[in-house]
Amino acid sequence: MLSANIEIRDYLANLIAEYNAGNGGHFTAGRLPSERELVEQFSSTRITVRDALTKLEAEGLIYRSNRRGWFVAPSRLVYDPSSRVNFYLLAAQQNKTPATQLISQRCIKGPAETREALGLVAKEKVIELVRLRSLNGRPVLFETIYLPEQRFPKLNKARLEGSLTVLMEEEYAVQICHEDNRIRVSAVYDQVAESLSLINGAPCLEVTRIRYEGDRKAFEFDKEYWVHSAIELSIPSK
Amino acid sequence: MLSANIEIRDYLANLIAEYNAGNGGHFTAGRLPSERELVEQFSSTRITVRDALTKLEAEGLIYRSNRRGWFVAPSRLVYDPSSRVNFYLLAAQQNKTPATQLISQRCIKGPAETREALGLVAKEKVIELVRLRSLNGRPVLFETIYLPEQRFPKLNKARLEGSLTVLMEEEYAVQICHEDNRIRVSAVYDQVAESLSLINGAPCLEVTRIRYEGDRKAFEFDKEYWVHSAIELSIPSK
DNA sequence: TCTAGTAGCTGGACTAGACCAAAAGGTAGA
DNA sequence: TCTACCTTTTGGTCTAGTCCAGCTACTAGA
Repeated sequence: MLSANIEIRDYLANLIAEYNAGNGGHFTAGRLPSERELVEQFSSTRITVRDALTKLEAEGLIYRSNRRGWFVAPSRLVYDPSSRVNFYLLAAQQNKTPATQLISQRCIKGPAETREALGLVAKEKVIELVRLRSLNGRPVLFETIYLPEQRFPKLNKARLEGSLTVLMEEEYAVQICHEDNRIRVSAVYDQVAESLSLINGAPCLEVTRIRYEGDRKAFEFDKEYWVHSAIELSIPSK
Repeated sequence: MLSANIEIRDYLANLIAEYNAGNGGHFTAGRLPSERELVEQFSSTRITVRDALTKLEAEGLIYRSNRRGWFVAPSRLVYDPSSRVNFYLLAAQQNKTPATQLISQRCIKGPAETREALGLVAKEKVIELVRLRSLNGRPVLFETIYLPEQRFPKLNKARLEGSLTVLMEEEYAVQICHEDNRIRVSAVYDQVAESLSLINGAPCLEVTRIRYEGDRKAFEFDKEYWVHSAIELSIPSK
């Protein structure tokens, strides 16, 4: 005996599989029926329908766009954190159209975790860049980048929506010697959730990165929050 | 104006932070108050209380044990997939007590994805091993391992609950030459969910691995489902 | 033709309950 | 002391609604 929410999930999962395989245009522009339509169709309640949708979201089969509806998730971006390919190139290689929006830029003291990672002392400040990155118009990554102000004076504002790696190489002669990535499942809230069109407390993939140059001097600290259905990590050995 | 579920989340998150810091024994044996107690305390409803708990679960601050209650999550196991440290050694290094339980063992044709990854043809079969791994008595990993039968005849049943890497080295002279890991957020269902004491559709970290030996011959295909709050991946560059 | 205002639709959050199955704990009998 | 049974508690699932805020599409006026 299947529970009602699983029955609805299975029904939708089937439609989605057919839709993705090109068999059957069950959805217009990838949009699922509204929650209330599904309630009617299955003689159920919104709680149960939303249970089913939340499960499909957790699986990465669908995603939500705030108060606009639920949509079939496109194929994932495959990303190897240990490679140094930048976002634009990566997206282009996988036939996706990338975009970056600079949300804010400040020069602050910065949180303790950041200061420690960057080895800052006394009154040294950090530049905080907050950016939102999209694939085919869908926001998928909310990132906060911290850079020691001393190492990157007079940052070129015109280039903050492009590849920072390239900027740092060209204008500051940065040579990465090492990089440490930490990856965990976490949840998004407030500005992050809103920017990614997710609800408060929705699961996400959180990447924390520290980059080192020269003789192991940290020059960059990043926090990335990925819409989990948008990404798959590829990690080869060695 | 905070919504009710966020208020409850914040309250519990504070208690958990203090508990983890050793300040205040708010919980006995790490167990949170029951949902109905929280309903009473906040003059709310179970739906709202469960919203708050589900958010904390998504963040990895708490975990559930089927119909027994909600518990404060212990520190995560830090795991580098590109290193070849086995589960027992890894756990021991981080002061955790590992355990492995063999759930089932079969010789089957195997699913298409598996056969393709292992490059099987015609009637070649695979050995399927299903195991549940725990840390300090808490199940954290459900794994299914597929091995080509031809490459591993007469598997030593006595050793299937230990490190397979070691077994394969010692008894079959396996020399890993390459390994490919794919990591995504996904959801667990049925046997996987039950074994990990999660509910159907709960988010998890899914790792798909292919191991190669000699001249790029695949000899192992794994599917791992991790309780997400139990793990953090560490991925160094190069 | 363009634009500003609006009505309707969508998902987000919540109330106030109900019933069930599994787990835990207590109790009586062997 | 041990075991089998039973009661209580727990989370899991669901009903049948309500109210709200943001988005969309339509419409009336400039």
